[in-house]
This record gives sequence, C-alpha cells and structure tokens, in this order.
Amino acid sequence: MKLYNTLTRKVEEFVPNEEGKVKMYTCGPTVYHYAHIGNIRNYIGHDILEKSLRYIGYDVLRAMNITDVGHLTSDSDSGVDKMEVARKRENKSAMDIAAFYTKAFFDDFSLVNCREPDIISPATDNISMYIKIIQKLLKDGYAYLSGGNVYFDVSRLDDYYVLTNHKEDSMVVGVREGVEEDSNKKNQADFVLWFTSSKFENHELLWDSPWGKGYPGWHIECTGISIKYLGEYLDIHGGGIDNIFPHHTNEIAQSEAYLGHKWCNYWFHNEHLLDEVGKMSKSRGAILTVSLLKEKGYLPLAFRFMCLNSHYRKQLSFSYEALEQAQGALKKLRNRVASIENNGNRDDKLFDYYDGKFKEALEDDLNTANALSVLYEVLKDENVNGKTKIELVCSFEKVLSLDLITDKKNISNEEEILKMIDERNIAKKNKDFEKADFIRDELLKMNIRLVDKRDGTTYEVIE
RNA sequence: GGGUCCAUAGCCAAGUGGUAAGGCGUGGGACUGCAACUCCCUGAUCGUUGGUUCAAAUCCGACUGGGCCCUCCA
Repeated sequence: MKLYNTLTRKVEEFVPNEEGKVKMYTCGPTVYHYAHIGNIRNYIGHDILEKSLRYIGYDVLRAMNITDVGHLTSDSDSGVDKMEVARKRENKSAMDIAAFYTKAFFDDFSLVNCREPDIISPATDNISMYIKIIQKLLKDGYAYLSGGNVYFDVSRLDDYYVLTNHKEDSMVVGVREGVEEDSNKKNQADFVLWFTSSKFENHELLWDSPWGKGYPGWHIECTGISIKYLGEYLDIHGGGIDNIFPHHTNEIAQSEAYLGHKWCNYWFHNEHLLDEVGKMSKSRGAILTVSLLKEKGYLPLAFRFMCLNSHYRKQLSFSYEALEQAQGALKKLRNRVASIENNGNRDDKLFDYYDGKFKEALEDDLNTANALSVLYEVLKDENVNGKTKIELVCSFEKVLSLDLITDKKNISNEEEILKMIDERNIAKKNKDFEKADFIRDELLKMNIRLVDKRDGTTYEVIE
C-alpha cells in the first residue's frame, strides 16, 4: 500500500509498526453544530482508507474522538468554547447540544455508508487522562503555568513545525480576523493544555484539576484518546487538511514530549470540498448537510460516488450539477448491475485478475477513480460470466459501499403488481395502448419500473 | 509578507517521459406499439510561454488564474 504522508510530503510504502495490524486515529467531529458535506467528505476519505486497508488484509483498529468540549473560537485565552456559544444560541445544556449533534453526525455518517470506527470516545470521557499527561509535561518542563492556565512550551522542542515548513519569524499573528495575541504565553506558538481562567465563570463544563477548576484545551483530547485506546505507537493519524496546523502540529508536540519517542508514522490528510465561494466551513453560515441533500431528493450515496470519482488529496468543487451527474451515473451503474444474469460458475482466474487490478488502484494512494474504472471494465468484459461479475461487484462493494447490489426488496403488494402487469399485457395484445400506458404510469407512481424484454415483462423497484 | 497545493474535452476526472483511461451529458443508431431499462457508435494535444530531451500533459523556469495554511474550521 502506497500512501501520501504529510510528514515527509511524499507517497511512501506503508509499513505498520506491527506486521498485519494497523492502528489508526481519525479526528472526529465537533458537535456544537451540524457536520456539512465538506466534513463528511473527510470521513468518506477515512472510510475508504480503513476499508482499503482491511480489503488488502490488514487487521485495523480505528479510534475517533467526539469533540464535545475544549474547541475554542480562538486558541488563546480570549477564545470562547464553541459548546458554550452553541449553548447560548440554542438555550440548551451543553450535554444536550452535544447529544443532539452527535446523533445528527452519525445519521449523516451512515447515510453515506461510512463504517463506525471501533472506538468512539467523547472528549469529556477522558478528562483524567488529559490531567495525567499534563502533569507529566509540567514535571518534565514541557509545560508551564501562566495566568491560571497551563501552556505547552514549544521552545523546548527541536522542531515544532515538523508538519508545515512554517518559519517562526514569518508567522503572522492575527492574519485571521478576531485572533488576539495571548500575553500569558512565553512563545508566540505556545498553546493551552488546560484552562482555568476565571473569565468564563458561567462555563458549564468544568472539571477539578490540580490547577483549579477548568477544562482541557482542544489539542490534548486527541493525544489523550489516541494514547489511551491505541497505545504509544500509532500508525496513521488523519483529519482534514486544515488540521495540519495548529491541531496536528500541537498533537505531535505534546504527544512526543509526553511519550519521549516518536508517536505516529503516517499523517493522512483530506483536501477540502469547495463551493462557489471557496472552502466550506461552519463559521461561514449556511450549512449544507447530507440529510439536507436527502430532503432535496438526492441520494446520499450519490455524494459518496462523487467523492470516490475524485481523489482524496484533490480539492473537489461541489455543485448541484456535479451531484446530479454523479447521481445519474450511480443509478445507471445500479441498473447495469441489476441486469446481470447470475449464470455460470465463478471463474477464479478472471476474478483474481480484476480483484488484483482493483486492489492495485487502491494501493496506489487510494486511487478510487481508477478503482471505479476497474468496476466499469468488469461490467463491460464479455469474457466474464454473470456469476463472476456479481461476485466481483460484491467484493468491490466492501470498499466502495455504494449499495450497488440491491436485494429484491420484499414488496408487500407483489400480487397486485403482477396482476397489473398481466392486465397491461392483455391491453397490449389488444392494442389498447392507452390502457397499457396508464397501467405503466400507475406502477411508476408506486416506484415500480417495468422492464420489457422479449421473453416477458419484469419489474424493478426504484428509489 | 511566509508556506503549500492545483490548472486535462460541455461537466466530473485518471494519467508523473514514449504521441490522452473511465464516467456523466450531447448527437446518431439497435431494441420497443411508444417509452423506460440495456447495448453500439460519437468528442480534447492537456492554462500561457520559454527550456531540458530522440521524445513532455508528464521534468525545470517564468507568467496568468485559482484554492488552502500562518492559533475557528474536516
């Protein structure tokens, strides 16, 4: 398996710490608001990574956090916790907000057929782990107390900017509007591990700590959860590309300072989904979610298909035109799969040939577009019999997850449908086409599409 | 200002040195009573411009146009 590694800026051969096993961590959602389709693209990317690793034979253990505290509007003393903002906006308790948006997240997550990670842990479940880490960092001199907060001291590291190529001198504080410099910091790049600042007296989520009542900084949660559940050596850590700095940079800093050795070997980052204006983001207003697309009549999996047709490291522009195209292609693909006649015996040689090509595409830094092309090739190949085609599609589906194989749904009114088809056939025989077409239309209204063939008429259930 | 990535047909897009995969759409055809479904046929010299090379979409430079990061963001 070849993967692009942000740490080295190269496509590298992936070699896990332990042969045959992969420990992988995904930065999970912030649950103070809905996850938009750009967020979901990222999870689709991670889903493909996980499923591809499993497909080629790895035993994968994957963890993901749920950020339900500590995500500030700005990572300095002046920042306000986003859960607090949402709490005020919606006049609910913080835990209610978190519960509501966590559910909304996983609803959308499963609408695009993403597999739930083996371990899912909310930030608020692991406070004692963060305290343990921070205590050690303080003891070893990697952290300091200032203005009531605990900060990480980046000057103690040889290379803080391992992921970014940023140069300390040319960094500009406050490029982004609303960012203020935190005067408690020793170094510009220092970040907060634990807040006790009393200015947020009405903060709902507070925990006791050796430094007073407070709450954790954002970055510590991923370090804490990852080490707690996946151990001291991580194979792959991923997230959206905008997490590279400061989030992942800070995670590396604190994790390796805590552990005393290299922590994670491969960093996996998804590019953004853009719209007409640029990057989609929660803070920019209108949030387009998968559920919303569904309400508008689109198939959620058309969005997944659209993502798979592109590469995870390439920016993808969202438009309804592109989505409609993807949906048309997906429907057509399903029809083609449905029309395969399940005949013959499985041809092992051809199965292995195409399965190999499919794997080859995935192993090439998750080239899903080419993997899809292999699927089209299979469907087109006259030398592959129906049985083998269906088995190949089933196999590819373990990664693609596009619901290409739809079981004939149990229709409660099958008798009625068959009766109507008979009636139509009689009408056709009598050249009463008006009646025949009327029956066809009625069935269509019931989401039943008739398929006329030489040897008779069958039907398909459409979505 | 610093860093980083991208630019292929109407659209989505693969391709990383040897004369452009695939998909959607369009148009034409087969099938059909007409359709739907399905099947067949149908299109680009790769942002511009220099250079390296026997050979470049692919490597190097410049330019143009975009995106992202530089303490909210996936």
